[in-house]
Amino acid sequence: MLTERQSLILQVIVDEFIETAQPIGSRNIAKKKQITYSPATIRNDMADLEDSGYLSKTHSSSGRIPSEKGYRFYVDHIMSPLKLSQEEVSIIKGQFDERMIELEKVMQNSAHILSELTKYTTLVLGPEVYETKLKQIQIVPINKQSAIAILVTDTGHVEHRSFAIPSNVDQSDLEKVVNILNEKLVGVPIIYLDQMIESEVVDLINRYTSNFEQSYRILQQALFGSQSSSLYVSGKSNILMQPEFSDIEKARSLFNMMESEEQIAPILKANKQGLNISIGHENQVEAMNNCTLITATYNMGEDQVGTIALLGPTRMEYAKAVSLLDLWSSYMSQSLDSWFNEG
Amino acid sequence: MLTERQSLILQVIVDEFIETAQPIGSRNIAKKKQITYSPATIRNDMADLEDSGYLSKTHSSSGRIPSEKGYRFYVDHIMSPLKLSQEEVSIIKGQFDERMIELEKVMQNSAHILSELTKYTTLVLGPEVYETKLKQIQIVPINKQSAIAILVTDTGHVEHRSFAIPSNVDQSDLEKVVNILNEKLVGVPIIYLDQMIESEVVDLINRYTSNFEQSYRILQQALFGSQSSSLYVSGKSNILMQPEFSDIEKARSLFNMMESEEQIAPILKANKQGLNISIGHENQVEAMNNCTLITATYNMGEDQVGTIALLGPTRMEYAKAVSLLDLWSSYMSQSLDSWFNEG
DNA sequence: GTTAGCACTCAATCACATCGAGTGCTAATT
DNA sequence: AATTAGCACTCGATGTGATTGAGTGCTAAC
Repeated sequence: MLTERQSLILQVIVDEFIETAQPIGSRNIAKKKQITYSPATIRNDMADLEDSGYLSKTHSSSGRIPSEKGYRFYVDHIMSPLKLSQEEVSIIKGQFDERMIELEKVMQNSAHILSELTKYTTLVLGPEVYETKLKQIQIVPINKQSAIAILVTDTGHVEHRSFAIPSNVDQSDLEKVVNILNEKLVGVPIIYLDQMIESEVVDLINRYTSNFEQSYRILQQALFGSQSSSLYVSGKSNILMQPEFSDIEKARSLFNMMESEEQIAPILKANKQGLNISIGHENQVEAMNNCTLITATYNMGEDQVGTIALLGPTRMEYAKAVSLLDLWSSYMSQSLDSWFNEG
Repeated sequence: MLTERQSLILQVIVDEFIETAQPIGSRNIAKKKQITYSPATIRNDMADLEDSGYLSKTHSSSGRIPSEKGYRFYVDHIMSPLKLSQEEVSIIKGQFDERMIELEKVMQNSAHILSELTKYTTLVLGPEVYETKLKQIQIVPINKQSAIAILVTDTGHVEHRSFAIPSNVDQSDLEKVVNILNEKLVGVPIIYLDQMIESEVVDLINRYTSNFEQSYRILQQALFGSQSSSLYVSGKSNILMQPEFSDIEKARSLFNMMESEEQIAPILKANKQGLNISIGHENQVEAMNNCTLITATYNMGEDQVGTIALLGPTRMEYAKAVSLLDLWSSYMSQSLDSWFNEG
C-alpha cells in the first residue's frame, strides 16, 4: 500500500499531468504548497511509485507521468468530486426544465451540451426500443407497390420502415391487420410484441382477412426487423484537440471506431449500473487503449434504461467528468420518472 | 493562351501531383514517355507557366506544384473523363437495382458508397421536404399533455415533431383538425401547404371545431416549423488520410464546419444545375480554402431536386470524381423518374 | 526553337556540441 | 531512521555547420 506521502505525490503528479500533459519532475513537485518535502525525498518516493507501477518515465532522465495503474489508484482512492460551477450546473439543469416530450431530442441536446462542457466526446445510448411500450402502429401507402410502417412508442420515439407490397395483398388486408394489431397491442412492451402476436393476434387476423400470411409477415418484418438503435454522439472532433492524438494515425483509428454504431453500442451496454471508469487498456477495443471511457447509467424507477459516456484521453479531467455525469444522470432519471408517472 | 506543349506539361504535373502530393521537377517530367523534350525546354515552359500563374514553387529551387489556376485550367481544358472500372460501375448501379422505397435510405447508402470509392467525404442533400407532396398527416397522443405529429410525404419521407397540448384543447378537436387536413391536403406540395390551409381549410375547420385557434396553430407550428433538412454525410474521417491535412489545425476547422448542417446545406444548395467544381479559394468558406468541392445535381423530370458532392483536397482525382458523380446522378435521376411515374 | 552545360539555391539530413531539466546514489544532517 | 544536500550522470531538445541532391535559371552552343 502507499504511504500518505506517496499518495500525496501521486495526486500532485496526476493533477499536474492532467493539466499540462508534460512529465513532472521532483523539483516542480517540491514547489507546490501542499508539499513540505525536499526534491530528494520526493525522488525517493517517486522511484518507489515507479517500482510498484504507479508511475513511468518517458526516458531515463525525464520526469514522471502517471501509468494506467496510477490513474486507477487516483480514481479509486485519491480523487474527490469536483464542485461544479454555478454555470455548469444551470446549463445541465436547464436542459431538463422544459417539459420533456421527445426523448430523442433530450438525448441529442445532452450529448451536445456535455461535449461542450468537457471538450471530450459524448456518447448517449437511449433506452432500447424494445424496452418501451407500443403506442400506435400506422401504415401509410406510398404507391401501389410500397408503403411505410410507422411505429410510435410511449417515449415519443417514432420508428419507420418501408416495405414492398406483394401484388396479391390488398391494401384493405393491410388495414385490417393494422387495426387488429392496434386494438390488441397498444401498451405492450415492444420486447413482448412478437410473443404477444403469436399467442393472441394470429387467430384473430386469420379470421378476418384472407391473406393473412403475406400481410402479417410483411408487417412483422417491417416493424421488428433490425431495430434502429438510439446512439447519439457529439463532439467527435474534440478528439483532435487533445495532444495525445496529434499522431494522426491514432486519431484515425478512433474515428473509424466511432463511425460504426455496431462497435460502440455493445461497449456502452456492457457497463454495469452506476458509474464506470475504464482506463486505457482496461478497454477491450484496441483503438481505445489510450483513452478513458467513463460511463454512467440512468434509470426509470428501478430499471436501468440507458447509458451516457464520455470518451477522452487517459489524461482526463476525472473529477469534473464524473461530477458532470453524476449530475446529468440524476436529472435524467428524475425527468424520466415524472414523465412516466404523469403520462 | 497556353501552347500545346505547355498544356501537356501542365497535364503531366497535375496528374503526377495528384498521385504523389510531391513537387515535380523538369527531369522527372522529361522521363515520361508522352514527353519528347529535354529538361531544359521543359524548364523554360515551366517558368512561363509559373509567370502566368498556373504553377508555383514551394521554395526557390523546388519542383513545381499546380496552383488553383492550374487546376482550373486542367479541369476546364485538359482533363478527359475517366473510364470507370467495371466494378465501380456495378457497385453504383447495384445501389439502384432494388426497388427504391425510402429515398432516405438510398441517399444514405449512396453517401457511404461514394465515400468508399473515392476516399473523399461525400455529402448528399436530399429533396427539400417542401418540394415533395403530402401523403398523410397523423397525430399520436403520447400522454395527456403531449402528442407527436407525423407527416409522410410521397417520397417516403417521415417527418415527426412533438408538441404540448394546451389544457383547453380537447383531443377530439385535434382529431377533427387532422381529418380535415388529410381530406383537403393530401397530394398538395409541402411548399403550398401554408397558403392552401389559409385559403381552403380554415373556414372548414372553424365550422366543425370549437377550439380552432389552438388546435390549428399548434399543429401548424409542429408540422411546418423548422423543416429538418436531409443532409447525409459519409466518410468524414477520410479527410484525416490526406497528407494536406496532417496539419491538425486544418483538419479541425474542416471537421467543425462539417459538424454544422447549417453551414453546409446552403453551400450545396448554391450550386447550379449540373456539375460544379469549386477549387480552393473559389470556395467562400475559409475552412475549405484548400479543398475542392465537386457538386452534381440530380433531377426529377425537369426539376432539380437535390445535390450530391465530394469534398477532398484541391489535389483531387478530378477525372474519377467527376465520372463517379455523373454516373450516380444519372442513375439517381432515372430512378426518381420511374419512382414517380409508377407510383 | 531546342538543348547542353553550369553555377546557384535550398530543404533535408547528419554529426557534433551545448544546455538544462531531470534522475539515482551517497554521505551528511536532523 | 528519516530526510536532505550534493554531485555525477542521462538524455531529449536545441542550435550550428557541413554535406547532399533535386531542383532551378541562365547562357551559349546546336
